[in-house]
Amino acid sequence: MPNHMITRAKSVPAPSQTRYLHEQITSWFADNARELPWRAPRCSPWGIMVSEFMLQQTPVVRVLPVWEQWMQRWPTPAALAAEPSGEALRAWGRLGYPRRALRLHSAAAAIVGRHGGQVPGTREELLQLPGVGTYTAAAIASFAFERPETVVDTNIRRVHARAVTGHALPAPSLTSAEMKLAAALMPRQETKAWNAAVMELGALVCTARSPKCGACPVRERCAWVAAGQPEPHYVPKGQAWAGTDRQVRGAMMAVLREAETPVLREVLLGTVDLVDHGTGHAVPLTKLRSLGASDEQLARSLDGLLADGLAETAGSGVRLPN
DNA sequence: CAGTCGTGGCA
DNA sequence: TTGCCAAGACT
Repeated sequence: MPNHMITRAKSVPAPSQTRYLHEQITSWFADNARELPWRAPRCSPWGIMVSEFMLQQTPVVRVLPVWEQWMQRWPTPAALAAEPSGEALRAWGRLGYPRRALRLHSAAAAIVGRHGGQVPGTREELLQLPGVGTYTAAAIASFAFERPETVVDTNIRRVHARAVTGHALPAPSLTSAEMKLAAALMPRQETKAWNAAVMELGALVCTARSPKCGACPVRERCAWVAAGQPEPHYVPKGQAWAGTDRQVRGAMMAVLREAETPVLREVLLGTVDLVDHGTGHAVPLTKLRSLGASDEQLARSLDGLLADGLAETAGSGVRLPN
């Protein structure tokens, strides 16, 4: 090949294809975007940051009510930072991965201490905050500050994998090739809308299971459809749950969130039954124990919660951090 | 880098 | 019914 010819990585689409994707997806987004409160023009950077923490591995529909209550109670980082982390854990409710609540609380304190109470606007500053990784930093910088960052989440990766690369699913972990592709696809203008649009397409149409290709704005030039929708290259690893420490920790946290006074260790370890006087339901720890959770696993799980700062000892009992 | 970390709805 | 999976971060 003559070296004066412009060469392009195989996985990067031609300019005409990129233009097509931009036009089709942004147009589709204008007509189909969900009206989410953190997308409202008046939403503060803090509100967007809170939504990003809550949306890490948790579906939108479950985040919505918790986000509303959270923002009403803590409309600024300073408001959250002024309260014990245990209050954040309680307000987090059953969103899952409660360490996110702890990190959000710590991030709020860092924002007060290092940024005068204002959410920082650059990727570099955001990355210094606890709980903020590559995705979240780019997302906040893009959605809250309209900086031209390349946002890459699981939805965007899947859309790119199918529409451009022709694969059913993206690789198990984010690769540099994917980052290069995402950067190459970024438009010069309207980067915030583009990031949100591709993410939305992945969430509503180009879904992991049973994608709605009939409703897809780029189906006419989708590499995966053109290839006959081949099966995934690999088998996604399942997320084990039954019998894991995570299940035990989750049950313990549920008890601690509901408790108004410190909970006896014996209760958390499942050796004595605790009955909720409000509902009459027995807490699940004795049940987990009868289902095979060993004394060792229960003890290890409780120690883990304490070590992670999700709980603390209080006298002869345990409670959320106060 | 592969493992760990919650929770609930849906196919 | 059971397994998959959802706007990841951290070690």
